Amino acid sequence: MPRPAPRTGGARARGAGPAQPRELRARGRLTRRRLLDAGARVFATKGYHATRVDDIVKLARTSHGTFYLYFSNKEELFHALAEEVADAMRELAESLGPITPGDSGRDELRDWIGRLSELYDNWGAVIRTWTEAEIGSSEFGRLGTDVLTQFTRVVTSRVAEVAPSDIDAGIASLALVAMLERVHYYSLTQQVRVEHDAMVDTLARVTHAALFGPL
Amino acid sequence: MPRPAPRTGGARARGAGPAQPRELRARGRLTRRRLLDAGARVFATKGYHATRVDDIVKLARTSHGTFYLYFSNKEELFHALAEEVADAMRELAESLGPITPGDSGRDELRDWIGRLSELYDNWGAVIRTWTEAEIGSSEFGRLGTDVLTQFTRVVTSRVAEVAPSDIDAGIASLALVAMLERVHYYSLTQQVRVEHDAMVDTLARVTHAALFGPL
Amino acid sequence: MPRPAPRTGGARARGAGPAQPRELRARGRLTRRRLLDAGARVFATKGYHATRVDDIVKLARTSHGTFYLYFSNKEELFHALAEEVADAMRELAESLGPITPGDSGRDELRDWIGRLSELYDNWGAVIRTWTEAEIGSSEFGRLGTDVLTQFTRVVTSRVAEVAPSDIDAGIASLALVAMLERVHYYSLTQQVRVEHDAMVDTLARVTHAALFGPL
Amino acid sequence: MPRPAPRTGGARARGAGPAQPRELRARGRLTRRRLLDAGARVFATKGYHATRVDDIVKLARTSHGTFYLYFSNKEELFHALAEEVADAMRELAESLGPITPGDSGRDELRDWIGRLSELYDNWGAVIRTWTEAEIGSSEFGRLGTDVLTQFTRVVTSRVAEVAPSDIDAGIASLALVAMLERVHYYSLTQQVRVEHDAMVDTLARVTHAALFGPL
DNA sequence: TATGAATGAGATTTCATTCAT
DNA sequence: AATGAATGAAATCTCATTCAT
Repeated sequence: MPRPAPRTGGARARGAGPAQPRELRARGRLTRRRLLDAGARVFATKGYHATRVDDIVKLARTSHGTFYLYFSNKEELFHALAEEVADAMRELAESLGPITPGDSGRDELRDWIGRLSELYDNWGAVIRTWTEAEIGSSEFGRLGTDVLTQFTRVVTSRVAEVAPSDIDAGIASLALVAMLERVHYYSLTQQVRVEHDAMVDTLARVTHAALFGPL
Repeated sequence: MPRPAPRTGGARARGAGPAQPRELRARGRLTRRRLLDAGARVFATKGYHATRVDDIVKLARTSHGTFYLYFSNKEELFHALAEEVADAMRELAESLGPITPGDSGRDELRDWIGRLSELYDNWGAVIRTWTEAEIGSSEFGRLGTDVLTQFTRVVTSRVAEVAPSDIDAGIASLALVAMLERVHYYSLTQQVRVEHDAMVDTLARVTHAALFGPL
Repeated sequence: MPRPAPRTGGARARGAGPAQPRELRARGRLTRRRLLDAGARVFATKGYHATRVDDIVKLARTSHGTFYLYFSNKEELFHALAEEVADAMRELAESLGPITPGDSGRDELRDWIGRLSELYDNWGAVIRTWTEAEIGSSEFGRLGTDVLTQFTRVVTSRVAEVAPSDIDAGIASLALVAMLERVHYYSLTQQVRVEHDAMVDTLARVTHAALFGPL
Repeated sequence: MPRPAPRTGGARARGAGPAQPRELRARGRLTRRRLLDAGARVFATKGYHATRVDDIVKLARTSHGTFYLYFSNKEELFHALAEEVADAMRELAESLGPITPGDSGRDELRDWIGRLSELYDNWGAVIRTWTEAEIGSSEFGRLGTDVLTQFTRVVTSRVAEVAPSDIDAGIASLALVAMLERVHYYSLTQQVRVEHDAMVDTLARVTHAALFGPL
């Protein structure tokens, strides 16, 4: 049956030959894209660890040899996917405006959370894998932490403007971000079944209430 | 001294043999416990996938053969650990009393969150693995979901008693549980560094505020 | 799945400690017998190679330790069973009287083949295993060959008395013995379904006809 | 040069992967053939159970990995060999013409038995293994029984044309086939030493005599 | 005399990665 | 730019046999 076999810390892949960002012609770019998309789908279905390079190349209708022309290993392909998501997340973070009391403030918050939801809808496969992955190189931890930090930093600055003084804005923001992230994750993995709009709405209400009290 | 041993094809059922909860004598129970503890430690250090049965038996100062006398594979050992945690979590969930407004209500909430924190301190290794694991059999998903559901149900009943009527108590409770879980996870994996008491205090304040508004 | 692992010729079991024909008390004899019977049944069911010592001791309701008190390994237990059968076979061989033409001769032949059939009925399990076994030590081959040789020798002497001179009595006898053995084996393993009495009768007729022509 | 490789749990179906009759290029076909031939030789030398995949790949001068590219396990390789033999046997069976009394009939019978002998000479290794094998999946039993049945059916139809009416042609044919098979097996495994031509001749005489009486 | 527990060699199998074409 | 074939390290798991009680 299974037969794990990591590469624990120590001996890392040789960063061997291929996959240096060569200049790609149109055909090459297409193949690379096919591999990325196939990867995303397989990761989503079977999870990172259970995914075999073979699964990816089969879905992408190409060969092992070709895979290693574009990525030096499975981890690198995943990394490429993760970077795409990280960019989208950073962008979303930046788009959070000031949070204000009252209905309109809550509505703006709901909009933002709605956009966060969309992002999960689009990239859920990768996010899920990322969150679960337990991937060898600690670079992933770093990437994840980076995004989390950046995300929290923006939220903190907004929260600090309005939060009651007895609350630690940094921790509180972290808590709110954690909440948003985790609920979406639960929803994504169908560990709970919640109606989408009600979820977004409730998240906005709870978050808003935590800062200004129930309306 | 022991000695190799012939072997002989024949169709054997998979996973046959070990792991049927045989009756164990004192010595056997001890060995089993040693394996469980060793497993918990290795999982915590290297993560589930990177953990080799070899690592576990070495730490438990026993042999491969012995391992398979007690568990039919790594997954089953992990499952045994997870059940122990699940029990502790269910117990904790049940211990949540009514949530009341005002300082005393918030203090009680803080106590409960404090106990949740302790549970994470004690079982963090397993919880972390559990959350990250991406383990084959879907039983894990189910176990996790069960605990989550039970946890949320208790919280929901408490929240429903006091939450403003415009909030969906079920989703809101899920959100709060998600927040508590994830912040502890971040803290556990050191993706963020927060002072422990401040964390518990802030979580209590945010949660309380979400229900009754800032004091 | 399977995981054969012979002990090809070379490294033979150490003929280790136990199993020297110690003097046995009543209780010991009983245990030994239980193991032999259990062995016969398991061999019959799963075949020699697929049989685990564990299967035998479980059926005999005793323990591994006990097994090795009486037999130094699985092969030795089988050998003990095989000897019992070999004795019965030798005895049967001796009981073959002169073969005569005519109805009465054929009837006597049928009686003898009937006794051979009975022997297969009683010991089929062991015989089957023996025939199939492919067991490590060549002693088995020898035992089998011995019995075969002895069997054929008796038959040859009877055949030589009556066979037409243009036939090699030795080979012809071997052929007849082979026929008797193999048909019973097919019947035992249910590779063919034949009515028992018809089988014995036909075998007698064919054998008799081969010597004297059809009546 | 190749290089180890991570591994990663995940629930994989058993026996998945190889052995689906992929389309093979010339090189692949050659390798597969090399494995089959090596298998036949090792089986013949050590017997099925004592044969290690390692023995086969060494003889075929290839690697474990390659083996599993072509066969999902030892049993499947053997099965492929057995099918080849089964085909040859079926063909031989079909080639049996009517059996006639008199010298010429006996000569034709001898020719046919001679061809059977040749078949044993060429495929003895596999046949021997097959007969002895005691292999897990009952498919082998079935394959063996199929061939036996087909073989016997053809012989039966020939025997029925000429056999005395008091003999059950079906059983008699089975007996004759059993005789032919077993004598060759004894000879093959050198449990008896008989001169080849004398053996074929005697078998033809005995068989012919059983039907028409000694000449 | 009996037994539960322990051992560990060694067999099978997987799959990331490389190579020759 | 693409690919089928090959590699082999490393992991899992089995089970005959021994040991301590």
